Amino acid sequence: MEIGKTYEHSAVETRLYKRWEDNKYFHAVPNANKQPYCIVIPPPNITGQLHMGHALDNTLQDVLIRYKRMSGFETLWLPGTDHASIATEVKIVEQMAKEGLTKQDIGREAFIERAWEWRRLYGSQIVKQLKKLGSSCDWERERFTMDEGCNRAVLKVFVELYNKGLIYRGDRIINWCPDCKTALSDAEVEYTEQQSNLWHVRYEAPDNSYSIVVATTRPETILADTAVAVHPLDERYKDIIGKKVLIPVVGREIPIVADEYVEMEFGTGAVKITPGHDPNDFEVSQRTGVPIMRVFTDDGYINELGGAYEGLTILECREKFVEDLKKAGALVQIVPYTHNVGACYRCRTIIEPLVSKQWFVDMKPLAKPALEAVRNGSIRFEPKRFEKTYFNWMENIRDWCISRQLWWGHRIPAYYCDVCGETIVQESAPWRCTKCGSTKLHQDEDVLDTWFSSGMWPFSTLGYPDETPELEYFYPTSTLVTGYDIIFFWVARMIVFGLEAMEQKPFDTVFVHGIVRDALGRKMSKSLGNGIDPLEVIEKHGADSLRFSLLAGNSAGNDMRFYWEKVEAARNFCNKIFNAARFVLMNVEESEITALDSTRFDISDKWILHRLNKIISEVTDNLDNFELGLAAQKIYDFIWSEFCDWYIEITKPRIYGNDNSDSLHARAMLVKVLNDSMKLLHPFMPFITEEVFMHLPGAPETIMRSDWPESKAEFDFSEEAAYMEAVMELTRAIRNLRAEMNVSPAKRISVIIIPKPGMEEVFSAVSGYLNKLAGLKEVTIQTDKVKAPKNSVSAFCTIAEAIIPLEQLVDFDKERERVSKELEKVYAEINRYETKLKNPGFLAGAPETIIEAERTKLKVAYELKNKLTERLSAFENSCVENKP
RNA sequence: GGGGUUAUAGCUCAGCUGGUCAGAGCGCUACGUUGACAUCGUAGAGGCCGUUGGUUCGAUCCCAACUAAUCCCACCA
Repeated sequence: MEIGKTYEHSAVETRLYKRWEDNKYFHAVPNANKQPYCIVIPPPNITGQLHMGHALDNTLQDVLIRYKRMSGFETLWLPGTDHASIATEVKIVEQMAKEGLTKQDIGREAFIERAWEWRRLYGSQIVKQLKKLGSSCDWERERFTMDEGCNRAVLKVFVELYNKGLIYRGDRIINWCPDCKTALSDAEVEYTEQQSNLWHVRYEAPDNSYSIVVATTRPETILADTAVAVHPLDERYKDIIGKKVLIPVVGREIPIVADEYVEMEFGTGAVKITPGHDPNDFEVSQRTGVPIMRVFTDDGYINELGGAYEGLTILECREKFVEDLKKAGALVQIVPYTHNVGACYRCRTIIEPLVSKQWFVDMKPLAKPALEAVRNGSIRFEPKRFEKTYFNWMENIRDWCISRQLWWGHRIPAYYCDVCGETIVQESAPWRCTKCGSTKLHQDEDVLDTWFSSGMWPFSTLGYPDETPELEYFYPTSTLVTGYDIIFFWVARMIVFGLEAMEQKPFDTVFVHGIVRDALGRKMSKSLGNGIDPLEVIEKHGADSLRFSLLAGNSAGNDMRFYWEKVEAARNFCNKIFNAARFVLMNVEESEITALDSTRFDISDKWILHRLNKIISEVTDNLDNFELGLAAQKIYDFIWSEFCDWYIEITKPRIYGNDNSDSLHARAMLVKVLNDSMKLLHPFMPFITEEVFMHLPGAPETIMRSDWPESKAEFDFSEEAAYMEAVMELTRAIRNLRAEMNVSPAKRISVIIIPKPGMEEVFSAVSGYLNKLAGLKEVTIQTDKVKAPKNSVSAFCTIAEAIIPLEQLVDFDKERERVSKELEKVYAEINRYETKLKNPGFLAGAPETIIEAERTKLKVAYELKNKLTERLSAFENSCVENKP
């Protein structure tokens, strides 16, 4: 790793990942001596290419996994992929279309064979890409939602729910995608606003004695009207409830019914009822018993019940029918109107609400325990606010349509007798009809919603329905990491199924993250072409950099923007680490390094150990609280600012100095701090930390199975650390002075330091490296109370004053200005502290520690004020003296 | 209609349980090849922490209202 001045990520990442895999470091087995920690991956679709969403999601998981693994848990990250029924089928159909083929051309069996072939070809692609990211999944346990085990789980749960009466088949209104030609669940419909019209249409009484005007956004559905509804309390229509009207143009007679669903204030207060093509109207029909009529075919045409309009598309029908309404004089007015239109979440085709025979899950009884589990804290969401989203959805849940008119998926285990029509639901195909004994049976053609199987992922992957040791040990899993956009699709269903099938929650915590947007804040999408390929980022700057850029400076649950600059900053950090490591390693011989000798700790050692201690405990806390962004930021700051900018610089004179044993000690210190830093950073940047770690003396074979650092009481040096901070403050003040006075950085200057009583030792200990840090030629420590020479300037910190003889400097006026400015600031501070301390409320209400802290601050400020005043007056005098 | 989120330096964003929290990165200014690093170093400029009230001895951080962005759910035909 000593080659070159910059870190070369690609070779390192490839080499290390292979080594990790070869050594099975990611593999987990039930271990009674350890506590389990388990995450099941949100299985990416086999159609998928790794995108930024995956990169974020999996980075978060890997951070948690690596942290827990180092913290002594038996840690399993269980990977796998999703068959993605509809998404995959759409892709394959597209692919076939290019060859001029349709599903029907090749038939069900060949199609499914083709889908498996697709899975063989592309399913592994996403896995390879996850590896590039550094994901430490247990690849030996990789699963697929349609593998044999998952299929058994699906069948078992389906049959159980059916037997409990929680799954049923029936004619209900569902969302129909005319393009995919399948039913969809409510969650799979996305609504967008659309400009349209509200057509007001008059329905006449058979004898023309009365009429009623209704408004509709879908005049073509008038063909399927089976009633007109008004509010039962509506005075305007009271007398005609129960009477008939004629559908204009069509001439069919329909009743006027009363239902509270109708809003009296909206439109004319009368609604046409089309139960076959509108969810609300369907419900009205359930309550009032008006018949259901359907005039659209599955692929979006008007069917034989549409009379003259049969064969037209829905849109054509609308145009023609509106024309005909006009001609018939039934069209009262057309009002422009915007409303929401639902579209298929896969193909964007406008969905049609249709009445159709489908399979449903009765969700209400299942939602109850699922709600309770979150309410009583058994499962918690992080951040907590997403619990509201979950409650809101679960509380208003409707039955879940789970059958899909597709071929790729888990086929519904329902068999129908061709002779007596009996329905048999069981896991394996029956030999004969349980009712009439006939052997003429056929299986339901439909497959299940893809989310039905992914809902079982936390236990189907661990062995369910078998009682495996893995299931016993790792279930319930620990954390579930996912984007807020699939809480409904996936998280809610997993909770439901887990509680139902396992009688135990599927996980403790749902860790929710936002989505990665482009630099302008837009969603990354194919159609916009604004997507950034994570693999390209990895190629350019390395997986560590990508990961870090996705973590640092972000808070849980919030969206984030992708910036190349952020990745570059992370890459620079890698380079910084690489170079710091290079420095340490070029000064360290394996044989020389011994255990740390605490009797040799000097003030800087104590400071860095104290800081390291603090960072360890803070980062550990942050990780336990899912504050990954904060944790990353803290390690970054520690390594870059405290370790590199200060501590390494401080050790240089010691390493190259004459005191051999101190030199050795300093080197051991560098190794210690670097070692712990790498461990802390490892979950975030697995590759570079491993690379550095492996080269450090005495390192075990891999960082990922080493122990997570612990903060130790013996390294708690708060007093010394504070002194060191003061020394650093003084250093900065001197540097500042030099810059303000335009002293060339090359010019070394002499300084007299006057420590406060009792602080002498601190400075004698520190003088060895103060020279280097502040660019000094000579440091004289004056223990006596001396008066500063007239021709000099001063820098201050809380425990000392540094005097720089003025001859060495150039600008007199500048210094006077500087000191006055400083003085002003101090006066302002004093003022603030005093008013606070004079406030009786503050003295009475604030805790003693806070008050004491304020008093100290006031005292320090006063001291500084005195010194500054003194300097200023001395300076004024000298200026007077210098004047001709 | 219901609910959520966001509003902090020029830009993008951190800021955990109210009392140095006013921060980071990038950008900007000045200087710099000091025996790891110019993918760098040193120093610096930049913010009534959206508005208005309230709670408190004290609020960027809690509460309310408002304004502006944005998202989710519902779907009055």
